[in-house]
Amino acid sequence: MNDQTPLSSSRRQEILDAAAAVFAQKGYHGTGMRDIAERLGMKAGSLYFHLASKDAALEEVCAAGLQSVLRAAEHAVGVAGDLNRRIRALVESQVRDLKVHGDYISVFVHERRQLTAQGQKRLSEVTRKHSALLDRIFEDARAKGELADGIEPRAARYAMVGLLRNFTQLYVEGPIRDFDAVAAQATEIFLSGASSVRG
Amino acid sequence: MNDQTPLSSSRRQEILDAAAAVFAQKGYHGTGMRDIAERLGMKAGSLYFHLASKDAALEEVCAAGLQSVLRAAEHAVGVAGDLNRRIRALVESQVRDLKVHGDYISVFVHERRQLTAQGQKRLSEVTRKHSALLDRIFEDARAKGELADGIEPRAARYAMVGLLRNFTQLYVEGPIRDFDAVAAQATEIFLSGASSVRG
DNA sequence: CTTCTCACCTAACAGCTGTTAGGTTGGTTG
DNA sequence: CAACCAACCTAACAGCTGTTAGGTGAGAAG
Repeated sequence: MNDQTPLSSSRRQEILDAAAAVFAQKGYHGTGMRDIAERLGMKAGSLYFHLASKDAALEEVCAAGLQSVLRAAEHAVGVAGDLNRRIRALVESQVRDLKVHGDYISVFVHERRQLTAQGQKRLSEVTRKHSALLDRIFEDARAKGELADGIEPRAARYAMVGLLRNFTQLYVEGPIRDFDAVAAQATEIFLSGASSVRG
Repeated sequence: MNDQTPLSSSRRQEILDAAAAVFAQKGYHGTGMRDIAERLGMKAGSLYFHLASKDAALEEVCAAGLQSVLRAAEHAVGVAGDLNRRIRALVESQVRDLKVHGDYISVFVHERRQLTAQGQKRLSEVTRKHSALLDRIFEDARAKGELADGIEPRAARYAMVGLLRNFTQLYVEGPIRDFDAVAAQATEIFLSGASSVRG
């Protein structure tokens, strides 16, 4: 048996990095422990010196990805200014993190359903926190009249989460021409719309 | 050996329906042939009277999902009117299909990466067609001055695809309160923006 | 009644899966 | 020197995987 977080074993971090990379590329069930080990020049059995199980590895990778997403949202609510500024800060922060912890975020987004019920439950507290932060942004905006007519905060949140998920997808599907420009324009579409025709 | 498309064997359709349902719920690699068979009251080996392989089943389910997505886009470009009307038609058509062929579309969206390289190649012609249709919508709009300033058709297409993918995600993650209202508001956000503050 | 075909089943295959118990290093400490 | 420890390896396990060969029964065709 080993601790869930042996507190800054750097080897352990390397292993989680490798797990995140392979999970992101081949999916959780498509990945074998031997795939993860091979990427580290190890044998599969040796992983269990650092990890309790394959499932625990997925949960830890997901938790790290979720933390990254949460930090971006926390940063955004801390930004002073109107809705536009806050949303741009949110996207910018998230996109920056995507380039550093992309595999973790991608695994959290795409593979979290493969967790056991208990694993999902353990993450759900943090996801609720994340939802609450986004809701606060849009409810603040509505209170100040910055939210477009007919848009409920909850619907705006769903659209925003979808936008961020879309960035994650574009990131993992392989490099796209001018990723930053596409991301910026998608953000402007979210804020101001793709149509110049009113109604 | 069996044909790739024995032309309207209804039993075969039932089997593909079952495969799509289980693939959508548990993922391709998370699904066993025995899972699919069990849902039909059959044994795993019997599936091979109708299917060439598990992989072929995935490809066929993906192809059907893609066809549904393509039809929605074809319908949208056939609609007369400005960008707003065409986009609303696209979303409405896609959401309607989602409720009928949701599993197929979900599998196409989420599991197509698990196909072999040849399988993906076989689908790519249709996906290019789909991209071209969406591009045409946004390029038409730009030519008529209906596309917002600073938005390239390609970026608009990525955002649109992301929006549709988001609907798929919301659909499979389990019923959401007021799905139709959320979808409608997300569409209005895409067209007119979530912010009432200009700039 | 015989023959044929469709749709299914049984039983098994080789290979892969996550996981474990116990052994082997190389470096540090007493 | 001896003892110890972290970090790995080897070999194997029980169970599951997709897939196949050959058998079975029902119903249609002649």
